[in-house]
Amino acid sequence: MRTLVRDILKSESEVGDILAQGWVRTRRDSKAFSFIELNDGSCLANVQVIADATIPGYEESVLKIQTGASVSIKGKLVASSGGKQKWEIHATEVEVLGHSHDDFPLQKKGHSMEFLRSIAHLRPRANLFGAVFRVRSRMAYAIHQFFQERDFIYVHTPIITASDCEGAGEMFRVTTLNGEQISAGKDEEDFFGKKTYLTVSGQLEGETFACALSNIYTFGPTFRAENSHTSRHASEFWMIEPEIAFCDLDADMQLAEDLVQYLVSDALEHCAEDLAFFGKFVDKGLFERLEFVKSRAFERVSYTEAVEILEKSGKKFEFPVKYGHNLQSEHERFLTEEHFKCPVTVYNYPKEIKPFYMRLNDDDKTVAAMDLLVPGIGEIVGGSQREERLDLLKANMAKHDLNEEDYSWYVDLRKYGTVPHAGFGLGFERLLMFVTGVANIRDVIPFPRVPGSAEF
RNA sequence: UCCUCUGUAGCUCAGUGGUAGAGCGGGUGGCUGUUAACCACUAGGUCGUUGGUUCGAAUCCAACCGGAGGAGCCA
Repeated sequence: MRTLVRDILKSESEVGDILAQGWVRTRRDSKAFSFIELNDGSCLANVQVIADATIPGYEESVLKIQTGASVSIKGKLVASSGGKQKWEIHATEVEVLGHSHDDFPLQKKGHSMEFLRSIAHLRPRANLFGAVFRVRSRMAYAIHQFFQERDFIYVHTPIITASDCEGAGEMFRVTTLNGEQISAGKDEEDFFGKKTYLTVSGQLEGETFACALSNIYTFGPTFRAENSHTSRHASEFWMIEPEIAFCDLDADMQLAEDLVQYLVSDALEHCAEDLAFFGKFVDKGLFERLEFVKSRAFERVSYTEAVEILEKSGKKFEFPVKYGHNLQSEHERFLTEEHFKCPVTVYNYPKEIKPFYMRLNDDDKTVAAMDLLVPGIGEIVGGSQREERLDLLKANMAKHDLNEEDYSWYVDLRKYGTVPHAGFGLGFERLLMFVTGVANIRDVIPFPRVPGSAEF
C-alpha cells in the first residue's frame, strides 16, 4: 500500500517494505546509482530515493527520468547517510508511470510569479504553490471548525441571484438571451423570466436564515464585475459571511477578531512547515506578525477617533482626511501599520457612506458598521449590525433610491418577529495573503479570474 | 476608468546608438553519497508588434498588444 511522503518522513523506525508514488523534482546520477527527489504534495519536503544501477531496467527507466515524471517506487526506508535528511528510500523497483519532457517548464531555480501564473495547471507542483494550497485547505477546514464549535449552521446561499445586494458593486449578468434580445430588453423571456446575476454577497439571504436558525454562516464563491487592477482584488473570490441573531455590533466585532485569531493560531499549529517556507522565502517578518496577532488583543477605534488620529498625525496624505468621507487605503494603512502597528477594527461610520441595511446609531449620524484592518493588506473584514426596525429600514431604502418591492422578502424579516442581528464578510483570499505573506491575490487562488483574464 | 512601470534564449536577467550575452534549464561526455551537486563541450534568439528618426536601432520616438504595480470600489 502507498505511503504518503509526509508519513514516510515522520517514520520512527526503518521500514522493510515501502511504496512511494509521486513526481520527480530532480535526479542526480552517480556512477553506480542515482538520487531521485520525490514529491507527492502531501508536504513540502521531498523524500530522497537511491536507485542502484543494479535494479531491473535501471538504464531504460531511471536514467530516462526527467523533472516532472511520475514514478512508483518500491524499496526499503533506511536512515540516510547523507547529511540533509533523516530517512531515504533504497529502491528495489522503479516504475515510470509517465515520462516528462525536455521542456517541462518548472525548473529548480527561481521563477517569477507572473510566469508561474501563466502555467497555473503546473504551478501546484512548485514548492510555494503546494504550500499555499495546503494552507488554503487547512484554513477552509478551520473556518468550518470555528463556526461549528460555536453552534453556527452552514447555509448555502444561492450563486445565481435576482437581488442586487447593497445596490452597489458591478455584477455579472447571467442570461441565455442573445445580444439582440438583451438590447431589446426582453428580460421576461430570459431563462428565469427576469434579470439574474452572479452573487456579490450572500448576506441578505443569510439574514433570512439567521432570523430562523439564530447563528448561521456561509462560505462560498462570490463574483464582482468591477474593473479593479490591484493585487488585492479578483473577479471571483471566496467569502465567509456569518450572520448572528440577537447580536449587536460589539459581539459582531468580537466574533470577527476571534475568528482571525483562531485561524492564525490554527495555521501556526497545523501548517508549521509551510509557514516556515513562507517565512524564509516570501515574507521574513511573517512569524513575528502571526505570533503577535495570535497573542495580542486587537485595537478598536471609532471612525470619529480614527479621523482625529489621522488629522493629528501630522502625516501628509495624498488624499485629505475629512469627516464624512471614506477612509482611503493610505489612511487605513497608516492606522494599522504605523499608528497601532497591529490589526485594528474601525467602527461607527457616518451613515451617508454606508449601505441601506446598516443600523442607525442613537446619535442619528453614524451607523453600526465595522471594518477590520490588518497590516499589509488593509480591509480584511467588513460588517455591521443590521437595521432591524421596520420604519427606519424603509426610510433608508427610500433614501438609497431602492424599490421596496424588490426587497419585500427582506423587509418581511422586520415585519414578522424582527430581532437585532449582525454579521460580517471575511475575504478568504485576503486572509490567506495575511497568513502566508503572499503579496498577490492571484497567487492564493487556484485559477484566478481578474479583468481580462480567465485562463484554464 | 485614471496614473506609473515593464516586455531581450525554455526560465531569471545583463546589455542605453556600432558584429546579441551570462547563469540556470536541454543535449553530449566526465566526475562524485549527491542534495538549487560539480567540470568540459554543445544546440538554442525576427530583442512584444507595426511604423518612424538615423549611415547604422535591442537601445531614440509614436501607436498598438501583453504583463505588473498603484488609485477608486470593495472582501
